[in-house]
Amino acid sequence: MATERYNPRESEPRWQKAWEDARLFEAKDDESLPTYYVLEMFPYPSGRIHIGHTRNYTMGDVVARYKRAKGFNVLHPMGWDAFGMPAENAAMQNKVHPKEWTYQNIATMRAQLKMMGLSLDWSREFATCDVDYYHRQQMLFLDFHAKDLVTRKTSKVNWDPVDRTVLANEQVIDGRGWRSGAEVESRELAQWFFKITDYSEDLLNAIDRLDAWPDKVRLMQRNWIGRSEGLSIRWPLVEDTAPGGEQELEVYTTRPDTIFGASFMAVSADHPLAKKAAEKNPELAAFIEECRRVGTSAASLETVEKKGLDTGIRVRHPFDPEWTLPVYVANFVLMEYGTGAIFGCPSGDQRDLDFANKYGLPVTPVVMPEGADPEAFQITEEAYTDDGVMINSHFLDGLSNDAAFEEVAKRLENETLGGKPVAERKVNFRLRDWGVSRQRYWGCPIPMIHCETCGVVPVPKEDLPVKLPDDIDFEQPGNPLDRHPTWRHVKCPKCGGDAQRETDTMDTFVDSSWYFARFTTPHADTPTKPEVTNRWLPVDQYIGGIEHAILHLLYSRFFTRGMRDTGHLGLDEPFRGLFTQGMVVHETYRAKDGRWLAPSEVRVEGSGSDRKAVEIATSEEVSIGSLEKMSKSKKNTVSPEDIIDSFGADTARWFMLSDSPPDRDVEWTDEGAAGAHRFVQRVWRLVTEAAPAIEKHKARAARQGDAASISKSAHKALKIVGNDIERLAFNRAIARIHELVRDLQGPLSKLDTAGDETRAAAREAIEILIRLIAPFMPHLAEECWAQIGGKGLVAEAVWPEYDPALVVDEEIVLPVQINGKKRGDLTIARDADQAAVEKAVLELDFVQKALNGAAPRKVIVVPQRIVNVVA
RNA sequence: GCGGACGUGGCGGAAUUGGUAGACGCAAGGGACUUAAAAUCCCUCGGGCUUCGCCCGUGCGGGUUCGAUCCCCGCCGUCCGCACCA
Repeated sequence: MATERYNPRESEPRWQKAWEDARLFEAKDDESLPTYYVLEMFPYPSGRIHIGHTRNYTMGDVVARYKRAKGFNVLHPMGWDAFGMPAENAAMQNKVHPKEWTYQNIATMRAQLKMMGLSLDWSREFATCDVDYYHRQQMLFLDFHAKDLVTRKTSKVNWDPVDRTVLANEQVIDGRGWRSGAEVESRELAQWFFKITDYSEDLLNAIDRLDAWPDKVRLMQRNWIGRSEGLSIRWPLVEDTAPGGEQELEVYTTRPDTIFGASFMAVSADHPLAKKAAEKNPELAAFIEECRRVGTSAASLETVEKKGLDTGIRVRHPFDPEWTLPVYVANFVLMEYGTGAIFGCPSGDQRDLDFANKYGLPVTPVVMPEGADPEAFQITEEAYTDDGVMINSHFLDGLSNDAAFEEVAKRLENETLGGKPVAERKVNFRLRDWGVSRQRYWGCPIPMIHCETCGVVPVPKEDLPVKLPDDIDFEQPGNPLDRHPTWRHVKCPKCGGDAQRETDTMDTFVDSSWYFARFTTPHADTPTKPEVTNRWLPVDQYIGGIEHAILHLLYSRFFTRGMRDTGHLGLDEPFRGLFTQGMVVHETYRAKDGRWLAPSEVRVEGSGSDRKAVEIATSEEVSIGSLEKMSKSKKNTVSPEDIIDSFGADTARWFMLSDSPPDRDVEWTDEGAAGAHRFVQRVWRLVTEAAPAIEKHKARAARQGDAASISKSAHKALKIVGNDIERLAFNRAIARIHELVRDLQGPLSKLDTAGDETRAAAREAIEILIRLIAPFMPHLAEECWAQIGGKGLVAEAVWPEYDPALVVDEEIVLPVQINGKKRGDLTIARDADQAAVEKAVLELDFVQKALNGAAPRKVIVVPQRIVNVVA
């Protein structure tokens, strides 16, 4: 019988419409069902859906469809991270309004996503640039402000001279703006900050409880927060060397144990003491100026020479007033960390040692490895930074460095200088407050007003939203809101006098820091409704790229705490499970003249070492380059539409999840896609050819005879595939489905002559197979389901339960080893006890031959696993 | 520099965290069907040898163990994160 090939182009839109008409994927209000919230990081509407997006969303969709089948009330929403620079760049380049550009892109991309057959709840869709959304974000901002989680401070900021905006530290990569790639300058500006550092300790400690997050991400967050325990020590200045009014220098150290190894002090060029000393010292002033320039414009700091200049100021050692040390200004000391000043212990820190050697400062070893000879132990070129025993340190000698830390802390805490303790234990964090001010148009306006008499006044909530004006011009660089003729001029809400709006807008990371909460109540007048929001949150499974391991996730964790403390929701952590998926990569092709070529422009011939690529247009050979993330610049892209056009969405979904583990990159190859399509057709053929023989039969598992092997294959696959999906091991699930299809192929081809029992078992097996492929290839599953006369839609069918009796065999095959090497098998009843197994093994021919009449030294039986005979 | 991950056939990768190494897929080779092609189906596919069997083999060198891809020690290599953090 000739079967028609499965035609995805005809089939897929039909099923998409059927699902939509039945509104199957809208999360239900039903409170009796257990909830499951699966979310993929929402896309920026750049113009087109990228193949990488589709892999990400397919993973989420497999989980969503599986969980729905398992009886959960699933929330699987989609939206748009729609504010940001590209819209403004497009406005400047193409004279199109950012709003228009953005919403057009959204329309295009929504249509592309719908072709993928994703089970999304589109009724909850929003874009962060919707007034409706940023209105609520402004409410949150005001609440955070009232709760003292927002502050305005003047600070040194990273200024991107090309984009003309301020960047967060996290947005500066190797000294360059993350978007523009321009070298970042340093400027002093008044900025709005979220006080994320209020939660430093909690954000750090809670990482321990995020056990469904990848270890890698947890570690990255820990390092980013960067907690260190140390001592803040105040060193008195030698009176006649100190600039007017200055009396002490406070330094932070994590190594107070090395205090007797101190040989100099170093302060940042921005340190007040340095500034003061420079007033009467032109050489120092020049040096400080030089440090600033280097500190802000150097692309790679590692190439910068460590430099310092003696200020002439001297400090007294806390344990010996007669001992004075010089104070340097050094270009490697950061004002932003600790107190902006350090004491240098050359023997215990490589950088300090280099500095001491350069400026001829003393080097006294104070920690040596245990067992070394204190008389002979010397430090010349290499510092000793490990743990060890104290030497040359007076009362600390002989102690471990940990004990010495404690001893120094204890003594200095109890001594006073100017009525205050000399030292204080202090925990320091690397984490900085989150500067959110951006001098851009296309972002959420910060709802604040500057009044000359009242200062900074929040916009009253009833006056929200502060809407972006539509009539703007992009003729000049900088912030169009600043130049708008009327928008910024308002009356002060407090005194009624003339006042000015804040023209900064918020960092777009703010938008994405709470969207997952908004999806729970997308149409509410308030940002959330705690009674609803708390039912859905935390997100059970969040899926996205590793590039967001720090920023987005940390900000979202902060926002969740902020929203908790302002009464918008009742939990600490937004994402219970996190999964970071790999990218879709493709070979790159480059012509001799350096042009990148798209895969569609080349023809690849041969295989192995003979493999070569030829440019179709010119017939010239081109070089085949490394696998790279698909990008416009290297032209190694494959468009989702082209794939859907030639193979259908199911094939694309199936291929992207097979082979490579989901957290690793997958290489897109035409052969691989064709292979996936072959499998689609194979399933279709298997089902349609068996359909007539099983049409009139009711599904029923068989336990005896040949038919039982069909049922066993199906139930074993059912069990394993379910487990694999739970663990997001999609590649393994797919391998198991391949095996099931292979196992069913033989028996199902002989159904014409089979009895009722076999046909019933075959029907059950096919129903199971269709259910197993449904999360991955939902359209094909529906088409197959219809083919065997299934009721309703697979998308609303319940995931079947496997029968435990069918997934175990009565007889098992145990590998038998002799001295650890496999020499054969033993087939024995599953419930045979250890003694029976041992007896049977010793009777095996090859075992007797190996033993040669002697008794074995030992027989190790690992139940259900293996037997090892030690001869 | 600091921190982390990884290293398995021609390729992507399996191996229930100490129990048959190479599942499944891709590529390749051979065969069947066909006038032919496509499609489909079957077989082979880590290396070596004296090939019904044996030896070697999970980056390299050691170790622990009845047994090691998995644990320990020491190297080599690749990738990622942070990076003047006191």
